Amino acid sequence: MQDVWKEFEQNIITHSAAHHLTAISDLLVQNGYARVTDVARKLKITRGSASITLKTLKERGLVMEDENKFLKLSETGLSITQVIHLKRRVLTKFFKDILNVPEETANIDACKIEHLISTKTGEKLLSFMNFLLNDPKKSKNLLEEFAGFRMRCDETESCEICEIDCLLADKKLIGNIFK
Amino acid sequence: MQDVWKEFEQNIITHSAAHHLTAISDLLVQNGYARVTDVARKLKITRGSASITLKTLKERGLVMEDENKFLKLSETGLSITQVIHLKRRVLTKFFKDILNVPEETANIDACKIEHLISTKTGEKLLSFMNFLLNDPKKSKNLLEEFAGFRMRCDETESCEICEIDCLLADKKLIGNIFK
DNA sequence: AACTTTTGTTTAGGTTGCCAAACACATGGA
DNA sequence: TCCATGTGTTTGGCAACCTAAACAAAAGTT
Repeated sequence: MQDVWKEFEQNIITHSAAHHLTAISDLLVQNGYARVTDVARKLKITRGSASITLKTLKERGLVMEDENKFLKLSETGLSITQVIHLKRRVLTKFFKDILNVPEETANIDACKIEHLISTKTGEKLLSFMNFLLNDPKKSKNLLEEFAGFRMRCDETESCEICEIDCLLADKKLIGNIFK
Repeated sequence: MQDVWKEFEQNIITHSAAHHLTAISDLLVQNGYARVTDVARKLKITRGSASITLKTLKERGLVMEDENKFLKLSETGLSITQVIHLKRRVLTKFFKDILNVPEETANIDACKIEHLISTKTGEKLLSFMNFLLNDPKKSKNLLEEFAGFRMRCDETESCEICEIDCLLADKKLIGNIFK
């Protein structure tokens, strides 16, 4: 447990790199091309900054540039980008449609996490959602039940339900600290 | 969606700071005291590095030091640490007990995410787990059903179940890129 | 052709956070 | 008392990323 924390820095892709890659991908779809300036504009950073970060991504073989300075993703770059995109979709959908988190919060959380979550966990979460949403009737039922449960739960001070029940008592405390 | 990505840097607590705080908390419980050296040893970083990071945490009013250089958490520091700890517990339990992710992976993922996930999402996830694990019989049933579903799902090439079905087809691709 | 704008790069500066190494101090033997 | 060990801080380096600002080159305008 103590040794695990340094894994954070060992990610293949940093948050910044992930967004440079997805920016290129999005721009290619939306505009048909992607240049340094376009990426910078999309990410709202300076051209200088984008230029340098993209240079390292080129050196790492994730981004390629043709003779006219048009950027595209290498095969590896594309794969990584797709995986991150899939993870974001799964996370966002889970937060929004299952947990009923407000859209804006769901988007922010998914964005922060998408490049960090393991593929194993991403896959399991996907399976789980397929399982839950499998049968439209069943899923509608489940979500409604959950909504009812949440309502009752939010009213009570604490909940002696499962072994993590004690956390609920801290709810008020939690809410005041993080935005 | 494009504007959200900079939120990442705007966290109150960085990954590193979170672990310095929890290290102090753990050490206080385990040893009864926490000094710079103890934190450094626990986190496997140099004393110099811990010294500097802890200095900024002191300046931010999250960590306090008595006349004998013994560290403790301020009230705010303690609250933040508790919240992060709660989030980690909820996430780990969800990954491990619901999604059936291997323990090591669950720990790593929770560790990477704990300081990033919003309290809103954390709370909803907690409610959801309370809901699912509410009734022991029901939950046992649900988890077994899910296990069966997963098995059937893993065998097929794709799954035309919900709107995110297309992701499953990419499973092989996903597995090869991220460790 | 001359001027303006756009583009990509580079340089200098700032921040966070790591390491290695040097220091200053204190404490605990021998 | 002298020396070894442990502790906390500081310094110089490095890496990732950001900004601001200066430039050269290309492209568009009049």
